[in-house]
Amino acid sequence: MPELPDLRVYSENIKKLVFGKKVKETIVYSPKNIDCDIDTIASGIRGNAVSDVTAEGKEIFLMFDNGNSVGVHLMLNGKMHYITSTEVNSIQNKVMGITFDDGYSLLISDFQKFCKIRYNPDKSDIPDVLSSEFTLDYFLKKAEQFKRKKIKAFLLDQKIMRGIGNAYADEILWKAKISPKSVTGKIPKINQEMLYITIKSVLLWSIGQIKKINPEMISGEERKFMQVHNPRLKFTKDKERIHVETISSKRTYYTDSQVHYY
Amino acid sequence: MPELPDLRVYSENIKKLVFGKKVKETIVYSPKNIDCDIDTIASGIRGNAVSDVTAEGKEIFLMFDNGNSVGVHLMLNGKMHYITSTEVNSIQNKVMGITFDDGYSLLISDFQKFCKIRYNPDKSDIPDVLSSEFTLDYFLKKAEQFKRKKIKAFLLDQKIMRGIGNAYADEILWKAKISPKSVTGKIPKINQEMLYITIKSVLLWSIGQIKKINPEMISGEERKFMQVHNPRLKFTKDKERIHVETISSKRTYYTDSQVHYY
DNA sequence: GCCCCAAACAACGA
DNA sequence: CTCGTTGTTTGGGG
Repeated sequence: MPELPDLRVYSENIKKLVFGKKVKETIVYSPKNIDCDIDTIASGIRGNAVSDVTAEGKEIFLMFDNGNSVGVHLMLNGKMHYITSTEVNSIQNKVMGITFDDGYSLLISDFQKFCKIRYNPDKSDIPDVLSSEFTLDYFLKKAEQFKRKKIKAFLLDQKIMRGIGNAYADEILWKAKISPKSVTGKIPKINQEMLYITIKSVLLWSIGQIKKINPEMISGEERKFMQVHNPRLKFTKDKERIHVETISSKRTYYTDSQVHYY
Repeated sequence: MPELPDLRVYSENIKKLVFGKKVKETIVYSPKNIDCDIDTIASGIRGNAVSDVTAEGKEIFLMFDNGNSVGVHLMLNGKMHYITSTEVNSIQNKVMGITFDDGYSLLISDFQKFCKIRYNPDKSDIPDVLSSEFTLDYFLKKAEQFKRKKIKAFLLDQKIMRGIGNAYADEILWKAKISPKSVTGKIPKINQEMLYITIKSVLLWSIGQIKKINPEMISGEERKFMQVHNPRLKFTKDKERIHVETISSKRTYYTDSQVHYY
């Protein structure tokens, strides 16, 4: 549910909450959501202080000062909580909790148990769309390589670039005036370049919006400001009718102002 | 171009022409169309008499009395010729020629060079649709296994059953009153059984038609008698309009009397 | 009209 | 709204 901009805000806020604090205890409630033994992760971070909290792609990373790290992918319905130990008891569907030396816990819950926690995950070599490795060159090269893919599927493919989810794909393509059904290779280079810029600008602008609306958020999602991928809207601010359709197997919102290249 | 019924007639006719004759010489003009060394095949059959000529799936097989065999798949445009050695010179795009002790040659030509010749090919374990291994049981079991495939794609899949090509798939489905777009698993069992019978009957009937029209044929194709897959027809004999459309990536002829199960 | 491969797509489950 | 797996379809090339 949360997408890249939400996750960026989460990570900044969580960092403010737990930076420098030492891990007292780690409890794993749902071992199948973790890619290692309960003991491995628990003893691997116990007694160590949080040295950083970051977001990359659709994952949140907790770094510890002994060099170990934990990656959290919330999938569709995972949630993070920062709460006291008494509050922990009232949370349903717990997956894992890390309690710090001040008694507070960072808890992950997921009613579907789809979320994924990775201990000391390998660094991915696929660029996060807001990272400096995600260059225009890289984008154009991949657009050439996957020229027959529909542009929406292209943006969503986490093996090509990491971070864009279904909702922001629609926002980006609407802003770039490109139809989600367009065939990647048929989009003129100038519009591909525009699209590249639009990816970064839409996401950065959205991070700003979220911080304004919900500065403390570490859970849920904030989408009031979305301009097309928004079930509450029938028209854009320019009075264009918003269409809803399944494209590339995903619920897609778009307007007729978006050019269909094919 | 030729499909199973044509190939059956070819093989019978070729058998009449070459049975018992000894191979004098084999010339390979296009080595890339053969799955072994020129020498292997040439020396493997030299001096040996033809003991049988058969057709199975879309391939023709020449058997020799030392146990060796040659399989010929004509693909789209391969042709067979039975001619004198002086006539051989005038044939274009030769692939391979076998000259017998009476001076006649069985020649294979192909202007696209797509045809495939296999020396001592492994026996396939996928049943030819006219063989006794192609039982109703087998057909129904495969229909269950591939229940999501479109029925036309199912009939054409040479990994499931061997022999049906694009034209006869249309004839069979029309006769069985099943739309080519139908999803295999959605076709009621009774109609699946009907279809199984129809496969055999349409092909056997067509073999009879071809023999009547062109009793000597060892090349080309005979399709005058086709009732739907026939570009010369706009209507079937029952005055039903014939539609043409690409289905399962193939040019498909069908009518509205064919029920669409989905 | 043929077959193969690779890529894209759809359905399902976790 | 997410990802991985599996099976099916599609498109290009020989």
